[in-house]
Amino acid sequence: MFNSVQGSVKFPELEIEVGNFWRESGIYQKSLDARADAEPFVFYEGPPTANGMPHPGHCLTRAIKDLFPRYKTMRGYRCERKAGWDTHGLPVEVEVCKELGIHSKEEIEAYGIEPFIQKCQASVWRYMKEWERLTERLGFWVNLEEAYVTYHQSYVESVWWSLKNLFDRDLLYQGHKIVWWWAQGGTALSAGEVGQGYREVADPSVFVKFPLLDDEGEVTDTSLLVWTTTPWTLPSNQFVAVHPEIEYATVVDEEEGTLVIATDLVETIGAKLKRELKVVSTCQGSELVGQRYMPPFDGYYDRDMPGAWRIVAASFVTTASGSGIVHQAPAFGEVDYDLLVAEQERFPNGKGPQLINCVAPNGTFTDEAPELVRGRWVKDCDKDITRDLKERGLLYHLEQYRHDYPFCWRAEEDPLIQYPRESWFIKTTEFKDRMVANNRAINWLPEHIKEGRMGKFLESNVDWALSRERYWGTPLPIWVCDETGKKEAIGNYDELLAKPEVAGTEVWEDAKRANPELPDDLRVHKPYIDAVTYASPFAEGARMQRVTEVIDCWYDSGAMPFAQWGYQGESSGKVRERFESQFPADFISEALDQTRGWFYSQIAISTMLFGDNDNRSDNSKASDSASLPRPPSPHPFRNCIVLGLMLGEDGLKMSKSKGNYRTPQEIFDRYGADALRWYFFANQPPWTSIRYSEQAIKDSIPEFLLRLWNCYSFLVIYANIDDWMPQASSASALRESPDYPAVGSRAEVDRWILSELHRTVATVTERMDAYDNFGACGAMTEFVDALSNWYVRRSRDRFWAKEKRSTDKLDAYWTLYECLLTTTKMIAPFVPFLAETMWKNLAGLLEDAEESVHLCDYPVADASLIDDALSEQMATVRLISSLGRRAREKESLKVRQPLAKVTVILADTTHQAWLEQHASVIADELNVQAVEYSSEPEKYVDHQVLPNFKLLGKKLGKRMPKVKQWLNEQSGSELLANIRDNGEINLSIDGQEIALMREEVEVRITAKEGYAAANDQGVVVVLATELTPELVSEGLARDLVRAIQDRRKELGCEFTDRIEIGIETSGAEPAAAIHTFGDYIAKETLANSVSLGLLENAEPIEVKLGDATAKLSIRVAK
RNA sequence: GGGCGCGUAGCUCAGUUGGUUAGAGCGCAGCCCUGAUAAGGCUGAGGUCCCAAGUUCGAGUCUUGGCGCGCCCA
Repeated sequence: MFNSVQGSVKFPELEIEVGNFWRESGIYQKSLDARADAEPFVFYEGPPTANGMPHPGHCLTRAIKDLFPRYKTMRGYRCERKAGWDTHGLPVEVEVCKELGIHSKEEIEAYGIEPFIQKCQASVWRYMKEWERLTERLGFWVNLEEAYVTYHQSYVESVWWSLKNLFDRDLLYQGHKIVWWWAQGGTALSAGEVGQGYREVADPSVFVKFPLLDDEGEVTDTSLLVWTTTPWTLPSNQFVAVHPEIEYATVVDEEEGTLVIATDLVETIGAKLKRELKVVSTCQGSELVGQRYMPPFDGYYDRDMPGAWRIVAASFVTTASGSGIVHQAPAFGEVDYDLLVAEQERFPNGKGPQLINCVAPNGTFTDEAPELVRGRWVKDCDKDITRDLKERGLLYHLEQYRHDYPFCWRAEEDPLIQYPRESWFIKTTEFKDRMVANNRAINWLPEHIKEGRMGKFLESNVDWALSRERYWGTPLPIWVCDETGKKEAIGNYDELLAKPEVAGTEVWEDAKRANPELPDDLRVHKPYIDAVTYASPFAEGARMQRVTEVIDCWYDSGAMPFAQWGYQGESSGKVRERFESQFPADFISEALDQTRGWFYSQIAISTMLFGDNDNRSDNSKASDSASLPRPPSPHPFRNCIVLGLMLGEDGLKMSKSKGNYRTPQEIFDRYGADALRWYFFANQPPWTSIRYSEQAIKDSIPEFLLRLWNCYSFLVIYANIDDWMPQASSASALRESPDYPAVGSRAEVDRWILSELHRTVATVTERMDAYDNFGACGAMTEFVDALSNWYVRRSRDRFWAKEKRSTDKLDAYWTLYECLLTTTKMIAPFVPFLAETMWKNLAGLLEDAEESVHLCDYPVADASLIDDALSEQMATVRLISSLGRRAREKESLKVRQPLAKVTVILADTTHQAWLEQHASVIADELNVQAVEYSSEPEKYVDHQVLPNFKLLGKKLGKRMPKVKQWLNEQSGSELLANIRDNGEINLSIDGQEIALMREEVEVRITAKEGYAAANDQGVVVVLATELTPELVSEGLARDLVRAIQDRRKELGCEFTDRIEIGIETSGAEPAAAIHTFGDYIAKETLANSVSLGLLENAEPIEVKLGDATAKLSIRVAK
């Protein structure tokens, strides 16, 4: 016996049971053990950060990450799934700052770096429990016990090793980076923080005259009209920029002299001054490039600075505002700075212009600035600077300009400024071509990521700004000689300890002694690591001291392919084996925002460390590079599903404060994890941005889960009634069992559903191998619909047959059982909980059944059971049935009323002979006594012959419309007759003979007026609508059966209870019906007797029979 | 301002290499069936396929230019 299935199923409850079973029986581990020697399928977990609460968007990521590994495991691969956690970075520091109620770096340092990072370390796990619970409840199988953690010493050291490798290859260098700088707080802000602080302000917009110089360096009487919105940067002027392809005009202003401005702006600027500017001559911007001018302040003018104070070309210059000539102060603008770098590159060995910067990091002018502003906060000096320019006759025009400008989000009154900071960079640009090539080899889903977002991003690659002036992160492992400034990289902690005259390790040891609870991993973090110094190899008596920076935490995550194993370049050994056997990944998946995040950091690091470096001018210090793995492209991952972002119920970004989504836990409790998973997998391709919809999650239950459950429950109910069980030893050996009926000898509907089953298995496998879960789910939905709404419905009588061991009944059981068992395996990766519940019951009574469905092999399609013709034929039967119902609907003839016949007309008669043999199915579905295929279709339908555009397009070209028109004008029936007789249609267009073959035309049919008919897809169904007394009588009998069945249910009869029926009716017709169809009624309702008159001890109810009423009394037979 | 993506029914979304009648689910309205039953089926209403121009015998699909939204970067 199967375990009986509860009436109203509660999926969340079943899922909890299944989860317990998995945990207690170690099923995940067993699924790995079973594949111990199998080919690996490598999955990388992109580490989430556990210091925020998980939301439904995380469920999507984790569901997709679970689906493919489960699938591949069942397909025979060994798929280890090592969890990981991203633990470093600014977000963690911000959380801790909030907790402490502090903001600035000064405050952090005043609080103490040591207690601060200890708090950071603890804070990382704030929501760990929620993440773990979510992971398990969602059914995401991943090894949480052996998760990699980015702050662990082995991880940090692995990162250090990779950085040392880069350093030794001269790929790590120091340079300037223009950052958004909070001068008062002395810190740079991340893009996200800057974005939070924008607000609209009015700033001065000034037009200043820069006199041009002649070849001798003498001032001429022509000036460039230069525009800027930041007057305080003028003392640091270094260039002016023009667009090389814009036209510039030399104009005469009667009051101000001769000026150069963009031609397009002559009128605009004239209008501002309310006077006309006379154009003297014009030239291209490119002709101006290289000319020298006199800067507005002379603080640096006496210095030897080749290349400075010249006109340079820049494509970012526009004529949308200003003058078309833009002031450039490279210290205070990123594009300005790039321009300086480009200028410097024109000079050999650093002989080019040095960066001009007369502003100190605290935002005040230095002594290099003009005297009137020295020592003052720059933003306060705009007025004094413009006044000074005015006094010197250089200010041409001043106006106010409203625009968005960023302020510090922690100190609202402090405007940010762009400011150059020393920073460490990785020379990723040197690997651009190899990264691009590597990227091209990756299978991106959706495909447009490859050449689109990721491709474009790589094309515009700039060197990776690696360092961060922060506290909680992987320390940059570079030590500097305090005398010579020479540097070296350290690969791990032991290497550091082995240095000569190491000092400072006691700082950590003391801390540990004071608090033995401290995790040992902290010793490789600030401030402990900063304290460790050693004797410099570069100068006698000098010490080596670590640089102060930590690194960008994206580098941490991008290093996970090797750092998760703590790999440090070993050429052999266990760690190397672990790493190499799990490199590169076959599959990863994250959301779109990771393009510039984890996807990039992985590609960049992997390309630099493990790419083919033959062509690069490598220096031989790269001692261990030679033995590193050199995997073929792509690496470190081959297939990547880029998920869309999930929006809240209102189409906006999900946010806790808006409350536009439900927490995952609530979703699990209400609908269950499978409902959520199925919603993710089946509702849309994973890369579309999806809008969270509680209703859609809810809907996935009846649409798929419950429909399948009903089929399953049906089997269990009747198999138990009939004591049916498969006599099989195991699920994979059904066909070897002694009572397994040969498929060829089973009913057609059995062969059909098995054919559909195997077709579905084939499609699902093919789709899933292409990482298309959406397509796979579509096929499964269709199959479950076919099983439920055709197979089970059509076969119910067979399961209810009296004879318990009739061949037909056994065939039906076997067929349904096999379909359900295979489906259970097929859906297992998608809805693992439901699959497990079904498996336990369906396979549980087989001797050697796998303990869990997740230990099974994925079903393999048996091509020999796929019968495409049968599929088509059955589809036609279903179409005819549905058309018949449509026709009944139109005529208000309910299905319970039998009709004499239907007539079917097919445009394509390929399957007609087969259909004629299966008339009984249609007769039964439509409740008609006969099904006829008309030999004179003209009587019922009009034929229309259309060109088959797809086939004829090439052949006819421009003649198509005329052929279409010609066909339209002919009689469809005659054209058809032509085809029948000659095999083709002949016509003449513009004097050219054209012959149309049968397949080159499409025949459509429509029912003629005056018939109870419906048509679609080349099929017309015509109803015979006359009702004879016999038909009416039979209809009444059916009504009666229906009423009795209802009553049975009301009375709570068991399925198998026998009853007695008594009916009292005044109508002659109902009485006649009872008389004629008494046996039929008794059989359908399991009645021992059907008599006229009411029964004793049975409460009568009134029922409607046609136009008459009757009283019905029923009691269970003793 | 630049890059990428999206725009199809009231809602959520499909729509294969261009093929002439653009689909599904939900919702709404009406009906049917029903011992799988707190399911199931059928029908109907509902569409300027964002707009415009172009290529083509033929455009939801290709091209160009707009408009709107989102993400990333300035």
